[in-house]
Amino acid sequence: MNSPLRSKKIDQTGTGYLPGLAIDCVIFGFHEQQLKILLLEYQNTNLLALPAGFIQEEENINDAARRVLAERTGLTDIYLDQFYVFGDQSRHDPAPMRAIMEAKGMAVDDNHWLLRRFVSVSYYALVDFTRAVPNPDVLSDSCDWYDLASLPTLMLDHQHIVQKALETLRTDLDRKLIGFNLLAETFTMGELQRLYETILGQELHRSGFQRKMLSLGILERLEKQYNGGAHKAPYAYRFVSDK
Amino acid sequence: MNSPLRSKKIDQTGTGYLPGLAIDCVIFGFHEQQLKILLLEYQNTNLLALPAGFIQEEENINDAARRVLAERTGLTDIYLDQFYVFGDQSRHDPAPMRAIMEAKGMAVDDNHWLLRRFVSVSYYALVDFTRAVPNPDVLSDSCDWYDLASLPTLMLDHQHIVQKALETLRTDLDRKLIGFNLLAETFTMGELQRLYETILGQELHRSGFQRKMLSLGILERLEKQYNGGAHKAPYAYRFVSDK
DNA sequence: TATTATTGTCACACTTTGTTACAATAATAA
DNA sequence: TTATTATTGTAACAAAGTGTGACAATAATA
Repeated sequence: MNSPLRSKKIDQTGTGYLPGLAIDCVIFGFHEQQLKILLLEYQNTNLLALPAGFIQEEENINDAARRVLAERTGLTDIYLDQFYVFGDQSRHDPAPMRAIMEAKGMAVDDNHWLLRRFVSVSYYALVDFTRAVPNPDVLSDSCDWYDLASLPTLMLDHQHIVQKALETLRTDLDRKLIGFNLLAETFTMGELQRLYETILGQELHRSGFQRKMLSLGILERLEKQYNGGAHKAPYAYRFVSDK
Repeated sequence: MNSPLRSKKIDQTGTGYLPGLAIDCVIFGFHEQQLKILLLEYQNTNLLALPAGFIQEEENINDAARRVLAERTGLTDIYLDQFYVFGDQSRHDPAPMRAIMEAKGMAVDDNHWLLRRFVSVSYYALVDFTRAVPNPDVLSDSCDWYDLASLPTLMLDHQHIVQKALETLRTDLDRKLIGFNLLAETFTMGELQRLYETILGQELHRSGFQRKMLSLGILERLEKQYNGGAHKAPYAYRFVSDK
């Protein structure tokens, strides 16, 4: 693990990382009809934040984002979308990070690199909730899923970042569905519809939804799947692999 | 003018700017049925590049983008869209910038900040060709419009940046048309259609186009406009101001 | 005065979408 | 065993949206 928030020592200079640039990740999961996102909680501070990381001097920024995702969830080969750069100077507030470091027992210099202004390149990912293993970083004592519908207060402008990620997700849903990873390998049309309804926040007509999904040409129908429900067994589907 | 490429002295440290971060602008203009973009040409180097700039320590990055646009075109209040961050480490190649600086007669230190790796936050804008006044920066001796259809070779990965900007423009055209600034204050339906056809690179049916545009509810019909053509005078339109 | 180019609008077919309906079937209840 | 219930696959129809061509109107030019 090479993230500065994961390595044993957090140095005073940020050596080895691009200065002033951070990556924030909005990691969506889907479970029991609810959208979840992954948040870190910092010890003794009541502060919740998005998983974040920095970019190594010889690292591509998209690779850095994948590394952060892998470190927090153990997941690789996940669709990740760079959706916005948050670069207002008003984002800069050293107080929360100072509180986190002090709660961790670190001696904090006013000039510590973690207290300076950062521009955040933000990404969102949609992961299979059942396969992700939340994994806190070295500054936080928990990493867990939170319901998007009842989101607690977040650090800095992270609420705003989540909001923008959700808007992007809704807009891009059709176009990017095939790359997403919110469902298991195979799924039923009903499961797909409930995913859509949850993400879009509205109910959809069953008949029209099925027709639309099939017309996208990205679904492959498999044999029927007996799922123990008191009804006709639905077909199973998976996304077609050949682009 | 506060851009480092505009100020008289270009110091050795980049003091006052966020390190390692640059802004590249793809500025589209529309003229005589062709999409144009604004490029800088550097003295004695044959190098063409997108207008670029850096971010002041106390400046919002979106403001920095607007500043770069204003410095190169004189235009303010223009729609500007942040469309991607180019952050691959492979972008880094100090050779062209070194050639530019040497051609300008500058003594170039291997460690000069302009030769280091930059992450580029890229924006695109669509401006009224007739109102923009191209204005070269201090390192280049010309700033002019080039046909997008026959684009010359550009510096570094700027070709790639232009390509991505164009894709974003085509995808977002309907949703962002009202904010764009490619046409004069008032225009005819035919002018709007030719703009669409040029951007999308395909012909559209006149009747359907008019119906679709009117159904968007963003056009306000004004009195007929005698334009000297050998035909019926078309209505003039403008975009409705009240959102 | 006729011709030409473009415009505004309508008409019609065709496609897509919204909605309802109905038969099929797997578990459960009676 | 049989009825009931929940959900599924699909068909049917209406409503809305699109693609395409036709036609009259009109401003400049021949």
